[in-house]
Amino acid sequence: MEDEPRLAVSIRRGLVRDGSVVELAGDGEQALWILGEQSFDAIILDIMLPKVDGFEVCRRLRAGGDWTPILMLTAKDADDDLAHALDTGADDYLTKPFSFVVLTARLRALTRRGPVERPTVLTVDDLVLDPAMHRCQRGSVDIALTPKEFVILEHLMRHEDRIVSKAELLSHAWDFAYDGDANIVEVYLSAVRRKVDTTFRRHNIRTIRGVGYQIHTDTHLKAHPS
Amino acid sequence: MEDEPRLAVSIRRGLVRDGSVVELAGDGEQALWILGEQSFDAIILDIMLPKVDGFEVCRRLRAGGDWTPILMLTAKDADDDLAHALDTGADDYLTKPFSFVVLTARLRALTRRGPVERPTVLTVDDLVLDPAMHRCQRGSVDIALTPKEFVILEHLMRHEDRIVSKAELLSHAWDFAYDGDANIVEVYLSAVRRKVDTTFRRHNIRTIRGVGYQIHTDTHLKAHPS
DNA sequence: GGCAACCTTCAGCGTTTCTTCAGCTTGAGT
DNA sequence: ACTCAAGCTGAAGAAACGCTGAAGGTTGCC
Repeated sequence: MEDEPRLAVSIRRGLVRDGSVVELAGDGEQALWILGEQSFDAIILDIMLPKVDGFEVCRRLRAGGDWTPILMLTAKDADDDLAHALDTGADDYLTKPFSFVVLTARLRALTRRGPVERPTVLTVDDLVLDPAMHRCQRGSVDIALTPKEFVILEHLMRHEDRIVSKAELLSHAWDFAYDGDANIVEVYLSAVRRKVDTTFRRHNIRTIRGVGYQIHTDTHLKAHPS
Repeated sequence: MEDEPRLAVSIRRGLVRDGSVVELAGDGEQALWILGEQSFDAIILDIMLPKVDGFEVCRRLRAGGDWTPILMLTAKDADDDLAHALDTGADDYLTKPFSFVVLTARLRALTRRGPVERPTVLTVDDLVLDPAMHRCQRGSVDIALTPKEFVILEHLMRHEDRIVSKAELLSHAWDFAYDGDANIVEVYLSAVRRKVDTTFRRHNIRTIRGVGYQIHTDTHLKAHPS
């Protein structure tokens, strides 16, 4: 998917020769349409596309839940573009001019780690938290969390089984040098716990007195399967 | 930890998307402060930081005994910087502009060899104490310990076979210049002993009259296998 | 401006943990 | 075997800790 026909065609020729199947799109709209129809192992996306630019294509794909690895191409050599590319959800970035070998190497790297690492969905028992989608579920039941609650639960779940101190939660979810009481952490934890545990008669969040909190698989489940 | 906010924020976003937890520091001072508060799997450090530059941050961390893997970033492409970075204790070095894939690859490499002493699980016979999880077990039976009890048992187990005096336990588990009676150590030791030994008819904790306490493998087991 | 959602503070409560104390047991030395 | 210091332990009051409902404040949206 490439704005300069000549370059695009060469890339396709090279990839096909290496054994890949390649679809070409002439502009952003066409790209989105094709991507909506089929799925690919990877996407090569030029920033400067007619109609809908590369950033936008990338953004929309990610918003739509498509996590196919994306390699961005640009003519400019600016950190800004790199930043913007990563912001919108690209996985890698290549500055023109580049050698074909580098292109294929990067592609291999992208497809190797593949969409396997993609689903950044945190799971503890049947409790699921998807930071990208800002979504939380217990089983198939949606749980509404406020931003602060979300941050706290996310931090706990990213460190499953580890004990997280109130101070750590405080500095992570609040401004540096927040001078308030640590009680606010308790207040939020209470709310989170009520929403994800108490309501469901579960016990994934544990309090270790004088130490902190810990989220873990509910051992209680086996003992007293209520 | 990065001098250019945009790039830093993007890197964070990318890493978070891949499932990492990231803390950002705006300058060297802030970086050192955060690093003093929490521990991380790896540190990404830009050389050109406000207030305290990357080299200095690196040097101070190492001087302070923090051996977290450090990946240095620089805009310049000078061998001098590389040399300097490695001198001050960095583990790897990346020149801007770099691809995100390379960044994550290097990070993975760094964290894989991770010099962090992870498995700190203390064991004496079938008595297991995991400070990280704040967990204590005899065989497969969980033992609930209060914070003070935990500290005391941990100290004993970290010094298996050594004799630990009451004074040592007192100064280790209590405030400096605690003016109370040493009897309090006896009280706690009694509790610990009851929970980990007496309940299980075992004798790992020994009292050496007039000297202190010692935790060791239960020789009693072979003598009188009750 | 008014409303709703969210954030933050506060105070009261129940529970756990800490500390003290007193009486009892143990063991070394004579 | 006796003595006495050292150590053990149950009980109980005090202190610390964490939980939670309520109230006031802030922010952003209609």
